[in-house]
Amino acid sequence: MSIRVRYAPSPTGLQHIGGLRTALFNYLLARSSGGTFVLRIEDTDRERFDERSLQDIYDTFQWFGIRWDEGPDVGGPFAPYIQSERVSMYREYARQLVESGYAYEAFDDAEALRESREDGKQGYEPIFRGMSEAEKQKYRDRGVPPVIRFRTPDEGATEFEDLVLGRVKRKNRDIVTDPVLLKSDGFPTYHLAVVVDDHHMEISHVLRGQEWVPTTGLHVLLYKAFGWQAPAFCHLPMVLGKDGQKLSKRHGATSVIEFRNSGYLPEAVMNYLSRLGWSYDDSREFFGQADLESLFDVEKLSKSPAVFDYRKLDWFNGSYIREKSEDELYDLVLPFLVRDGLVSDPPDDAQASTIRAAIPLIRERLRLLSDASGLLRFLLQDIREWTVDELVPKKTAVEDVPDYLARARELIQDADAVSDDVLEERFRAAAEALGIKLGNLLMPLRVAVTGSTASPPLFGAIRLLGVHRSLERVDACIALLRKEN
RNA sequence: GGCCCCUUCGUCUAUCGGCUAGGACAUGAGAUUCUCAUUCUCAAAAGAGGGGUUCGAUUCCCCUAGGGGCUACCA
Repeated sequence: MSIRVRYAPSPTGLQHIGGLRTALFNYLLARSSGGTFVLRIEDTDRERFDERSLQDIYDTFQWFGIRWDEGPDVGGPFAPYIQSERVSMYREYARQLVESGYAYEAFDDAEALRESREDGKQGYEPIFRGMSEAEKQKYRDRGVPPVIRFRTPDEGATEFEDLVLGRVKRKNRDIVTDPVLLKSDGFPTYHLAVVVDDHHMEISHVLRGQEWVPTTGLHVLLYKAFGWQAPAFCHLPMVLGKDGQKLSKRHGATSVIEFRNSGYLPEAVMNYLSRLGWSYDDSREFFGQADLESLFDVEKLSKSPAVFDYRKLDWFNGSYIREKSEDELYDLVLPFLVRDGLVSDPPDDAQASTIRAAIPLIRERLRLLSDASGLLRFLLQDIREWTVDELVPKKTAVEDVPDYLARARELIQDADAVSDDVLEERFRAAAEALGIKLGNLLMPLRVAVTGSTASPPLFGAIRLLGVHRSLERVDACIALLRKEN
Protein backbone atom coordinates (compact mmCIF):
# COMPACT_ATOMS: atom_id res chain seq x y z
CA MET A 1 0.00 0.00 0.00
CA SER A 2 1.30 3.37 -0.93
CA ILE A 3 2.15 5.94 1.71
CA ARG A 4 -0.13 8.94 2.07
CA VAL A 5 0.67 11.70 4.53
CA ARG A 6 -0.76 15.11 5.21
CA TYR A 7 0.13 18.41 6.75
CA ALA A 8 -2.95 19.88 8.35
CA PRO A 9 -2.45 23.44 9.57
CA SER A 10 -5.22 25.47 11.06
CA PRO A 11 -5.51 28.96 9.64
CA THR A 12 -5.39 30.76 12.95
CA GLY A 13 -2.21 32.73 12.45
CA LEU A 14 1.07 32.85 10.63
CA GLN A 15 2.87 29.62 9.83
CA HIS A 16 5.15 28.63 12.67
CA ILE A 17 8.68 27.38 12.14
CA GLY A 18 7.80 24.25 14.14
CA GLY A 19 4.85 23.62 11.87
CA LEU A 20 7.14 24.02 8.92
CA ARG A 21 9.30 21.21 10.24
CA THR A 22 6.26 18.98 10.68
CA ALA A 23 5.25 19.75 7.12
CA LEU A 24 8.78 19.09 5.91
CA PHE A 25 8.99 15.68 7.55
CA ASN A 26 5.63 14.69 6.13
CA TYR A 27 6.69 15.87 2.72
CA LEU A 28 10.01 14.05 2.95
CA LEU A 29 8.37 10.81 3.96
CA ALA A 30 6.09 11.07 0.94
CA ARG A 31 8.94 11.84 -1.45
CA SER A 32 11.36 9.26 -0.09
CA SER A 33 8.74 6.55 -0.30
CA GLY A 34 7.13 7.50 -3.58
CA GLY A 35 4.00 8.41 -1.65
CA THR A 36 1.58 11.30 -1.67
CA PHE A 37 1.68 14.52 0.32
CA VAL A 38 -1.63 16.17 1.09
CA LEU A 39 -2.40 19.65 2.39
CA ARG A 40 -5.57 19.89 4.41
CA ILE A 41 -6.86 23.04 6.02
CA GLU A 42 -8.29 22.51 9.48
CA ASP A 43 -10.45 25.55 9.89
CA THR A 44 -13.04 24.21 12.29
CA ASP A 45 -12.42 26.89 14.89
CA ARG A 46 -14.47 29.76 13.61
CA GLU A 47 -13.52 32.05 16.45
CA ARG A 48 -9.81 31.88 15.88
CA PHE A 49 -10.01 31.84 12.11
CA ASP A 50 -7.73 34.43 10.55
CA GLU A 51 -8.27 35.62 6.99
CA ARG A 52 -4.60 36.09 6.18
CA SER A 53 -3.60 32.62 7.27
CA LEU A 54 -4.52 30.71 4.16
CA GLN A 55 -2.54 33.02 1.94
CA ASP A 56 0.33 32.84 4.42
CA ILE A 57 0.33 29.06 4.12
CA TYR A 58 0.57 29.27 0.35
CA ASP A 59 3.23 31.97 0.46
CA THR A 60 5.27 30.11 3.03
CA PHE A 61 5.46 26.88 1.12
CA GLN A 62 6.07 28.51 -2.19
CA TRP A 63 9.03 30.26 -0.66
CA PHE A 64 10.17 27.13 1.15
CA GLY A 65 10.06 25.14 -2.03
CA ILE A 66 7.85 22.20 -1.21
CA ARG A 67 4.50 21.53 -2.73
CA TRP A 68 1.67 19.15 -2.12
CA ASP A 69 0.22 16.57 -4.45
CA GLU A 70 -3.30 17.16 -3.23
CA GLY A 71 -4.76 20.21 -1.57
CA PRO A 72 -7.32 22.99 -1.74
CA ASP A 73 -5.57 24.83 -4.54
CA VAL A 74 -4.50 21.85 -6.66
CA GLY A 75 -7.47 19.60 -5.98
CA GLY A 76 -7.30 15.84 -5.79
CA PRO A 77 -9.46 12.74 -5.53
CA PHE A 78 -10.53 13.45 -1.95
CA ALA A 79 -11.61 17.07 -2.33
CA PRO A 80 -12.62 19.25 -0.70
CA TYR A 81 -9.47 19.68 1.37
CA ILE A 82 -10.84 22.41 3.56
CA GLN A 83 -12.67 21.14 6.60
CA SER A 84 -15.25 23.88 6.72
CA GLU A 85 -16.45 22.53 3.38
CA ARG A 86 -16.87 19.06 4.82
CA VAL A 87 -19.05 19.78 7.83
CA SER A 88 -22.01 17.78 6.60
CA MET A 89 -19.77 14.76 6.64
CA TYR A 90 -18.71 15.27 10.25
CA ARG A 91 -22.29 15.79 11.33
CA GLU A 92 -23.28 12.60 9.65
CA TYR A 93 -20.57 10.62 11.39
CA ALA A 94 -21.30 12.22 14.72
CA ARG A 95 -24.92 11.20 14.34
CA GLN A 96 -23.83 7.73 13.43
CA LEU A 97 -21.85 7.49 16.64
CA VAL A 98 -24.85 8.62 18.63
CA GLU A 99 -26.97 5.97 17.00
CA SER A 100 -24.45 3.26 17.69
CA GLY A 101 -24.20 4.39 21.30
CA TYR A 102 -20.60 5.58 21.22
CA ALA A 103 -21.64 9.18 21.60
CA TYR A 104 -24.50 11.20 23.03
CA GLU A 105 -26.04 14.61 23.02
CA ALA A 106 -25.18 16.95 25.85
CA PHE A 107 -26.58 20.34 26.72
CA ASP A 108 -23.87 21.89 28.81
CA ASP A 109 -23.57 25.59 29.23
CA ALA A 110 -20.26 26.35 27.57
CA GLU A 111 -19.79 29.44 29.67
CA ALA A 112 -20.37 27.59 32.92
CA LEU A 113 -17.90 24.92 31.86
CA ARG A 114 -15.28 27.50 31.13
CA GLU A 115 -15.80 29.21 34.45
CA SER A 116 -15.56 26.04 36.45
CA ARG A 117 -12.33 25.26 34.67
CA GLU A 118 -11.00 28.66 35.59
CA ASP A 119 -11.94 27.94 39.18
CA GLY A 120 -9.45 25.12 39.01
CA LYS A 121 -11.91 22.30 38.58
CA GLN A 122 -10.59 19.55 36.42
CA GLY A 123 -12.30 16.99 34.28
CA TYR A 124 -15.82 16.81 33.04
CA GLU A 125 -18.76 15.44 34.97
CA PRO A 126 -20.73 13.54 32.33
CA ILE A 127 -24.15 14.47 33.60
CA PHE A 128 -25.83 13.96 30.24
CA ARG A 129 -24.31 10.58 29.64
CA GLY A 130 -27.17 8.53 31.05
CA MET A 131 -29.91 11.11 30.85
CA SER A 132 -33.21 9.92 29.51
CA GLU A 133 -34.61 11.13 26.23
CA ALA A 134 -37.52 12.74 28.01
CA GLU A 135 -35.19 14.71 30.19
CA LYS A 136 -33.07 15.78 27.23
CA GLN A 137 -36.19 16.87 25.37
CA LYS A 138 -36.70 19.56 27.99
CA TYR A 139 -33.41 21.11 27.00
CA ARG A 140 -34.31 20.95 23.34
CA ASP A 141 -37.64 22.60 24.03
CA ARG A 142 -35.81 25.39 25.79
CA GLY A 143 -33.72 25.82 22.67
CA VAL A 144 -30.41 24.81 24.24
CA PRO A 145 -28.13 23.82 21.38
CA PRO A 146 -26.62 20.36 21.89
CA VAL A 147 -23.08 19.20 21.49
CA ILE A 148 -22.19 15.62 20.75
CA ARG A 149 -19.85 14.01 23.21
CA PHE A 150 -17.92 10.81 22.87
CA ARG A 151 -18.52 8.24 25.58
CA THR A 152 -15.05 7.31 26.82
CA PRO A 153 -14.85 3.84 28.38
CA ASP A 154 -14.31 3.70 32.13
CA GLU A 155 -12.59 0.36 31.93
CA GLY A 156 -9.73 -1.06 29.94
CA ALA A 157 -6.84 0.55 28.19
CA THR A 158 -6.01 1.76 24.73
CA GLU A 159 -2.67 1.40 23.09
CA PHE A 160 -1.04 2.12 19.81
CA GLU A 161 2.28 1.53 18.16
CA ASP A 162 4.18 4.71 17.47
CA LEU A 163 6.95 4.68 14.87
CA VAL A 164 9.11 6.89 17.06
CA LEU A 165 7.95 6.16 20.58
CA GLY A 166 7.21 2.47 20.27
CA ARG A 167 4.25 1.08 22.14
CA VAL A 168 2.22 3.74 23.96
CA LYS A 169 -0.39 2.55 26.41
CA ARG A 170 -3.01 4.46 28.31
CA LYS A 171 -5.79 3.51 30.66
CA ASN A 172 -9.11 4.55 29.24
CA ARG A 173 -10.10 6.29 32.44
CA ASP A 174 -7.07 8.54 32.00
CA ILE A 175 -8.30 9.69 28.63
CA VAL A 176 -10.19 12.93 28.89
CA THR A 177 -13.77 12.25 29.91
CA ASP A 178 -16.39 12.43 27.19
CA PRO A 179 -14.78 14.99 24.92
CA VAL A 180 -16.90 17.05 22.57
CA LEU A 181 -16.94 15.74 19.02
CA LEU A 182 -19.40 18.15 17.48
CA LYS A 183 -19.63 21.66 18.86
CA SER A 184 -22.85 23.54 19.38
CA ASP A 185 -22.13 25.62 16.29
CA GLY A 186 -22.29 22.43 14.27
CA PHE A 187 -18.57 22.33 13.59
CA PRO A 188 -16.49 19.34 14.61
CA THR A 189 -13.64 19.48 17.07
CA TYR A 190 -10.19 18.46 15.95
CA HIS A 191 -10.65 14.93 17.24
CA LEU A 192 -13.65 14.10 15.11
CA ALA A 193 -12.49 15.93 12.02
CA VAL A 194 -9.01 14.50 12.02
CA VAL A 195 -10.20 10.93 12.35
CA VAL A 196 -12.91 11.23 9.74
CA ASP A 197 -10.65 13.01 7.27
CA ASP A 198 -7.58 10.88 7.76
CA HIS A 199 -9.72 7.84 7.17
CA HIS A 200 -11.50 9.17 4.13
CA MET A 201 -8.39 10.63 2.61
CA GLU A 202 -6.72 7.27 3.14
CA ILE A 203 -3.89 8.75 5.16
CA SER A 204 -1.48 5.94 5.99
CA HIS A 205 0.90 7.77 8.34
CA VAL A 206 0.20 10.55 10.77
CA LEU A 207 3.34 12.55 11.48
CA ARG A 208 2.66 15.30 13.98
CA GLY A 209 4.18 16.89 17.05
CA GLN A 210 4.48 15.04 20.32
CA GLU A 211 1.97 17.34 21.96
CA TRP A 212 -0.59 15.07 20.32
CA VAL A 213 0.51 11.93 22.09
CA PRO A 214 -1.93 12.29 25.00
CA THR A 215 -4.93 12.54 22.70
CA THR A 216 -3.94 9.79 20.34
CA GLY A 217 -5.62 7.25 22.61
CA LEU A 218 -8.90 9.05 22.03
CA HIS A 219 -8.33 8.98 18.30
CA VAL A 220 -7.69 5.25 18.40
CA LEU A 221 -10.93 4.80 20.33
CA LEU A 222 -12.71 6.78 17.64
CA TYR A 223 -11.29 4.62 14.89
CA LYS A 224 -12.51 1.58 16.76
CA ALA A 225 -15.96 3.06 17.25
CA PHE A 226 -16.22 3.67 13.53
CA GLY A 227 -14.83 0.26 12.77
CA TRP A 228 -11.96 1.76 10.83
CA GLN A 229 -8.32 0.87 10.68
CA ALA A 230 -6.15 3.49 12.32
CA PRO A 231 -3.17 4.91 10.42
CA ALA A 232 0.37 4.49 11.62
CA PHE A 233 1.31 7.17 14.16
CA CYS A 234 4.64 8.89 14.22
CA HIS A 235 5.03 11.61 16.84
CA LEU A 236 7.81 14.04 16.15
CA PRO A 237 9.97 15.45 18.95
CA MET A 238 9.00 18.99 19.86
CA VAL A 239 10.95 22.10 19.01
CA LEU A 240 11.89 24.14 22.05
CA GLY A 241 13.41 27.54 22.75
CA LYS A 242 16.71 28.13 24.55
CA ASP A 243 15.10 27.79 27.95
CA GLY A 244 13.61 24.40 27.19
CA GLN A 245 10.09 25.73 26.87
CA LYS A 246 8.01 25.32 23.77
CA LEU A 247 9.39 27.63 21.09
CA SER A 248 7.57 30.94 21.25
CA LYS A 249 7.74 34.61 20.37
CA ARG A 250 10.03 35.58 23.18
CA HIS A 251 12.74 33.25 21.88
CA GLY A 252 12.98 35.25 18.67
CA ALA A 253 11.46 34.78 15.27
CA THR A 254 8.92 31.98 15.12
CA SER A 255 6.78 32.66 12.10
CA VAL A 256 8.23 31.56 8.81
CA ILE A 257 7.63 34.95 7.26
CA GLU A 258 9.92 36.51 9.85
CA PHE A 259 12.74 34.20 8.86
CA ARG A 260 12.18 35.09 5.28
CA ASN A 261 12.15 38.82 6.02
CA SER A 262 15.26 38.50 8.14
CA GLY A 263 17.19 37.27 5.16
CA TYR A 264 17.29 33.52 5.59
CA LEU A 265 17.54 31.31 2.55
CA PRO A 266 14.89 28.59 2.26
CA GLU A 267 17.49 25.92 1.63
CA ALA A 268 19.33 26.91 4.81
CA VAL A 269 16.14 26.77 6.81
CA MET A 270 15.27 23.42 5.29
CA ASN A 271 18.71 22.00 5.99
CA TYR A 272 18.64 23.24 9.56
CA LEU A 273 15.10 22.06 10.20
CA SER A 274 15.88 18.63 8.85
CA ARG A 275 18.47 18.21 11.61
CA LEU A 276 16.00 18.91 14.38
CA GLY A 277 14.98 15.46 15.47
CA TRP A 278 16.39 13.66 12.50
CA SER A 279 19.88 12.52 11.67
CA TYR A 280 21.61 10.63 8.94
CA ASP A 281 25.03 9.57 10.11
CA ASP A 282 27.81 10.68 12.39
CA SER A 283 29.30 13.42 10.28
CA ARG A 284 27.23 14.82 7.46
CA GLU A 285 25.76 18.27 8.00
CA PHE A 286 24.73 19.46 4.57
CA PHE A 287 21.59 18.16 2.98
CA GLY A 288 20.00 19.72 -0.05
CA GLN A 289 16.36 19.20 -0.80
CA ALA A 290 17.10 16.43 -3.27
CA ASP A 291 19.27 14.66 -0.69
CA LEU A 292 16.55 14.81 1.90
CA GLU A 293 13.92 13.64 -0.53
CA SER A 294 15.81 10.44 -1.07
CA LEU A 295 17.54 9.96 2.30
CA PHE A 296 14.77 10.73 4.76
CA ASP A 297 13.77 7.80 6.92
CA VAL A 298 11.52 7.70 9.98
CA GLU A 299 13.85 5.12 11.50
CA LYS A 300 16.35 7.89 12.15
CA LEU A 301 13.91 10.15 13.96
CA SER A 302 14.78 10.84 17.58
CA LYS A 303 12.51 10.85 20.60
CA SER A 304 13.81 13.74 22.59
CA PRO A 305 12.89 17.36 22.05
CA ALA A 306 15.28 19.68 20.22
CA VAL A 307 16.25 23.22 21.13
CA PHE A 308 16.10 25.63 18.22
CA ASP A 309 19.57 27.13 17.80
CA TYR A 310 19.45 30.34 15.81
CA ARG A 311 23.23 30.51 15.65
CA LYS A 312 23.55 27.23 13.87
CA LEU A 313 20.86 28.32 11.45
CA ASP A 314 22.92 31.46 10.83
CA TRP A 315 25.94 29.33 10.09
CA PHE A 316 23.98 27.27 7.58
CA ASN A 317 22.65 30.44 6.03
CA GLY A 318 26.10 31.94 5.58
CA SER A 319 27.30 28.70 4.06
CA TYR A 320 24.49 28.59 1.55
CA ILE A 321 24.93 32.26 0.69
CA ARG A 322 28.58 31.64 -0.14
CA GLU A 323 27.54 28.94 -2.58
CA LYS A 324 25.41 31.33 -4.61
CA SER A 325 26.60 32.67 -7.90
CA GLU A 326 27.01 36.42 -8.22
CA ASP A 327 23.90 36.74 -10.32
CA GLU A 328 21.84 34.70 -7.89
CA LEU A 329 23.08 36.72 -4.96
CA TYR A 330 22.30 39.94 -6.71
CA ASP A 331 18.69 38.88 -7.19
CA LEU A 332 18.47 37.63 -3.62
CA VAL A 333 19.92 40.71 -2.02
CA LEU A 334 18.20 43.35 -4.11
CA PRO A 335 14.79 43.18 -2.39
CA PHE A 336 16.48 43.90 0.93
CA LEU A 337 18.29 46.93 -0.45
CA VAL A 338 15.02 48.19 -1.84
CA ARG A 339 13.25 47.55 1.42
CA ASP A 340 15.89 49.45 3.33
CA GLY A 341 15.57 52.40 1.01
CA LEU A 342 19.09 52.18 -0.42
CA VAL A 343 18.08 51.85 -4.03
CA SER A 344 15.06 52.77 -6.09
CA ASP A 345 12.60 50.13 -7.14
CA PRO A 346 13.62 49.02 -9.66
CA PRO A 347 17.23 50.18 -9.25
CA ASP A 348 18.59 52.46 -11.94
CA ASP A 349 21.43 51.29 -14.14
CA ALA A 350 24.13 52.91 -12.06
CA GLN A 351 22.83 51.35 -8.87
CA ALA A 352 22.48 47.96 -10.49
CA SER A 353 25.99 47.90 -11.83
CA THR A 354 27.42 49.16 -8.56
CA ILE A 355 25.67 46.42 -6.63
CA ARG A 356 26.65 43.73 -9.09
CA ALA A 357 30.25 44.81 -8.86
CA ALA A 358 30.08 44.81 -5.08
CA ILE A 359 28.65 41.30 -4.71
CA PRO A 360 31.99 39.46 -4.78
CA LEU A 361 33.28 41.81 -2.11
CA ILE A 362 30.46 41.16 0.34
CA ARG A 363 29.55 37.55 -0.35
CA GLU A 364 31.68 36.00 2.33
CA ARG A 365 30.64 38.68 4.80
CA LEU A 366 26.94 37.85 4.70
CA ARG A 367 25.24 35.72 7.27
CA LEU A 368 21.83 37.01 6.36
CA LEU A 369 20.79 38.46 3.02
CA SER A 370 19.72 41.54 4.92
CA ASP A 371 23.32 42.11 6.05
CA ALA A 372 23.92 43.47 2.56
CA SER A 373 22.27 46.75 3.44
CA GLY A 374 24.75 47.53 6.18
CA LEU A 375 27.67 46.44 4.05
CA LEU A 376 26.68 48.45 0.98
CA ARG A 377 25.21 51.54 2.59
CA PHE A 378 28.42 53.55 2.07
CA LEU A 379 28.11 52.97 -1.66
CA LEU A 380 24.48 53.86 -2.03
CA GLN A 381 24.06 56.70 0.42
CA ASP A 382 26.06 59.74 1.33
CA ILE A 383 27.82 59.68 4.65
CA ARG A 384 26.55 62.62 6.63
CA GLU A 385 28.93 62.44 9.51
CA TRP A 386 31.92 60.59 10.85
CA THR A 387 32.84 59.97 14.41
CA VAL A 388 36.25 61.27 15.27
CA ASP A 389 36.71 58.36 17.57
CA GLU A 390 36.60 55.91 14.70
CA LEU A 391 38.80 58.00 12.44
CA VAL A 392 41.59 57.99 14.97
CA PRO A 393 43.37 54.65 15.37
CA LYS A 394 44.24 53.45 18.83
CA LYS A 395 47.35 54.96 20.39
CA THR A 396 47.41 57.63 17.74
CA ALA A 397 47.30 61.38 18.29
CA VAL A 398 44.33 63.12 16.74
CA GLU A 399 46.51 65.79 15.19
CA ASP A 400 48.50 63.19 13.24
CA VAL A 401 45.52 61.71 11.47
CA PRO A 402 44.90 64.53 8.96
CA ASP A 403 48.45 64.02 7.75
CA TYR A 404 47.88 60.31 7.34
CA LEU A 405 44.71 60.98 5.41
CA ALA A 406 46.45 63.54 3.25
CA ARG A 407 49.13 61.01 2.45
CA ALA A 408 46.55 58.31 1.75
CA ARG A 409 44.71 60.76 -0.45
CA GLU A 410 47.71 61.04 -2.72
CA LEU A 411 48.14 57.30 -2.91
CA ILE A 412 44.65 56.54 -4.15
CA GLN A 413 44.46 59.16 -6.87
CA ASP A 414 44.93 56.60 -9.61
CA ALA A 415 43.35 53.64 -7.81
CA ASP A 416 41.34 52.84 -10.92
CA ALA A 417 44.47 52.26 -12.90
CA VAL A 418 46.52 50.10 -10.58
CA SER A 419 46.12 46.76 -8.89
CA ASP A 420 45.49 46.01 -5.23
CA ASP A 421 49.01 44.70 -4.92
CA VAL A 422 50.51 47.91 -6.20
CA LEU A 423 48.35 50.02 -3.94
CA GLU A 424 49.19 47.88 -0.97
CA GLU A 425 52.91 48.19 -1.65
CA ARG A 426 52.55 51.96 -1.80
CA PHE A 427 50.75 52.07 1.51
CA ARG A 428 53.32 49.83 3.10
CA ALA A 429 56.11 52.06 1.95
CA ALA A 430 54.24 55.17 3.04
CA ALA A 431 53.48 53.72 6.45
CA GLU A 432 57.08 52.83 6.92
CA ALA A 433 58.15 56.33 5.93
CA LEU A 434 55.70 57.76 8.44
CA GLY A 435 56.91 55.34 11.04
CA ILE A 436 53.49 53.85 11.68
CA LYS A 437 51.81 50.53 11.14
CA LEU A 438 50.09 49.85 7.88
CA GLY A 439 46.80 49.39 9.68
CA ASN A 440 47.03 52.83 11.23
CA LEU A 441 47.39 54.38 7.84
CA LEU A 442 44.60 52.37 6.31
CA MET A 443 42.07 52.63 9.10
CA PRO A 444 41.42 56.36 8.87
CA LEU A 445 41.05 55.98 5.14
CA ARG A 446 38.68 53.07 5.61
CA VAL A 447 36.52 55.03 8.00
CA ALA A 448 36.58 58.06 5.76
CA VAL A 449 35.51 56.13 2.68
CA THR A 450 33.13 53.56 4.15
CA GLY A 451 32.05 55.26 7.35
CA SER A 452 32.94 52.21 9.35
CA THR A 453 35.87 50.38 10.89
CA ALA A 454 34.58 47.17 9.35
CA SER A 455 34.25 47.17 5.61
CA PRO A 456 34.74 45.25 2.41
CA PRO A 457 38.35 45.30 1.13
CA LEU A 458 39.33 48.94 1.07
CA PHE A 459 40.81 49.33 -2.39
CA GLY A 460 37.90 47.55 -3.97
CA ALA A 461 35.53 49.74 -1.99
CA ILE A 462 37.27 52.86 -3.23
CA ARG A 463 36.95 51.81 -6.85
CA LEU A 464 33.29 50.93 -6.35
CA LEU A 465 32.56 54.28 -4.82
CA GLY A 466 34.71 56.02 -7.37
CA VAL A 467 38.01 57.73 -6.74
CA HIS A 468 36.47 61.16 -6.98
CA ARG A 469 33.83 60.57 -4.33
CA SER A 470 36.35 58.79 -2.16
CA LEU A 471 38.62 61.81 -2.26
CA GLU A 472 35.72 64.05 -1.30
CA ARG A 473 35.08 61.94 1.76
CA VAL A 474 38.73 61.98 2.69
CA ASP A 475 38.76 65.74 2.35
CA ALA A 476 35.68 66.05 4.50
CA CYS A 477 37.33 63.96 7.19
CA ILE A 478 40.52 65.95 7.06
CA ALA A 479 38.52 69.12 7.50
CA LEU A 480 36.54 67.58 10.34
CA LEU A 481 39.65 66.51 12.18
CA ARG A 482 41.38 69.85 11.72
CA LYS A 483 38.36 71.63 13.08
CA GLU A 484 38.23 69.20 15.95
CA ASN A 485 41.80 69.90 16.80
C1' G B 1 -2.59 17.78 41.13
C1' G B 2 -3.48 13.55 37.42
C1' C B 3 -1.77 11.24 33.00
C1' C B 4 1.79 10.72 29.03
C1' C B 5 6.58 11.44 26.85
C1' C B 6 11.75 12.50 27.19
C1' U B 7 17.13 12.43 29.45
C1' U B 8 25.08 11.65 25.55
C1' C B 9 29.52 18.02 25.38
C1' G B 10 26.18 24.94 26.37
C1' U B 11 23.17 23.39 21.59
C1' C B 12 21.95 19.71 17.38
C1' U B 13 23.39 14.80 17.19
C1' A B 14 26.42 9.58 16.20
C1' U B 15 26.71 5.09 19.07
C1' C B 16 21.48 -0.16 17.73
C1' G B 17 26.49 -4.58 24.60
C1' G B 18 33.09 -4.02 23.72
C1' C B 19 34.41 3.52 23.92
C1' U B 20 40.77 5.90 23.87
C1' A B 21 32.33 8.14 23.54
C1' G B 22 32.70 10.54 16.98
C1' G B 23 30.93 14.97 14.09
C1' A B 24 28.73 19.95 13.69
C1' C B 25 27.31 24.91 15.79
C1' A B 26 28.80 28.04 19.59
C1' U B 27 33.24 29.09 22.79
C1' G B 28 38.77 29.71 23.54
C1' A B 29 43.81 29.85 21.34
C1' G B 30 46.66 30.27 16.96
C1' A B 31 47.65 30.82 11.47
C1' U B 32 46.21 33.62 7.01
C1' U B 33 44.70 38.91 6.43
C1' C B 34 44.50 46.39 5.05
C1' U B 35 39.45 46.16 8.99
C1' C B 36 35.50 42.87 9.21
C1' A B 37 34.52 38.31 7.39
C1' U B 38 36.03 33.85 4.98
C1' U B 39 39.45 29.79 5.29
C1' C B 40 42.74 26.52 8.08
C1' U B 41 44.89 24.27 12.73
C1' C B 42 44.47 23.14 17.70
C1' A B 43 41.97 23.12 22.51
C1' A B 44 38.27 22.71 26.16
C1' A B 45 33.54 20.36 26.55
C1' A B 46 28.91 14.86 27.60
C1' G B 47 26.53 9.48 28.96
C1' A B 48 21.29 12.99 35.51
C1' G B 49 21.73 9.76 40.15
C1' G B 50 20.99 4.88 42.29
C1' G B 51 20.01 -0.15 41.74
C1' G B 52 19.94 -4.48 38.82
C1' U B 53 20.88 -8.03 34.11
C1' U B 54 25.68 -9.33 31.87
C1' C B 55 32.31 -11.58 31.26
C1' G B 56 31.34 -6.46 29.99
C1' A B 57 26.94 -1.37 30.12
C1' U B 58 26.15 5.19 27.34
C1' U B 59 23.59 1.21 25.09
C1' C B 60 18.71 -3.61 28.21
C1' C B 61 15.27 -3.42 32.88
C1' C B 62 13.59 -0.91 37.49
C1' C B 63 13.48 3.24 40.87
C1' U B 64 14.49 8.35 41.90
C1' A B 65 15.39 13.13 40.09
C1' G B 66 14.94 16.72 36.35
C1' G B 67 12.65 18.64 31.91
C1' G B 68 8.61 18.92 28.62
C1' G B 69 3.60 18.03 26.96
C1' C B 70 -1.59 17.24 27.66
C1' U B 71 -5.51 17.85 31.01
C1' A B 72 -11.14 23.29 26.13
C1' C B 73 -17.63 23.46 22.58
C1' C B 74 -8.31 25.44 20.43
C1' A B 75 -5.74 22.93 17.21
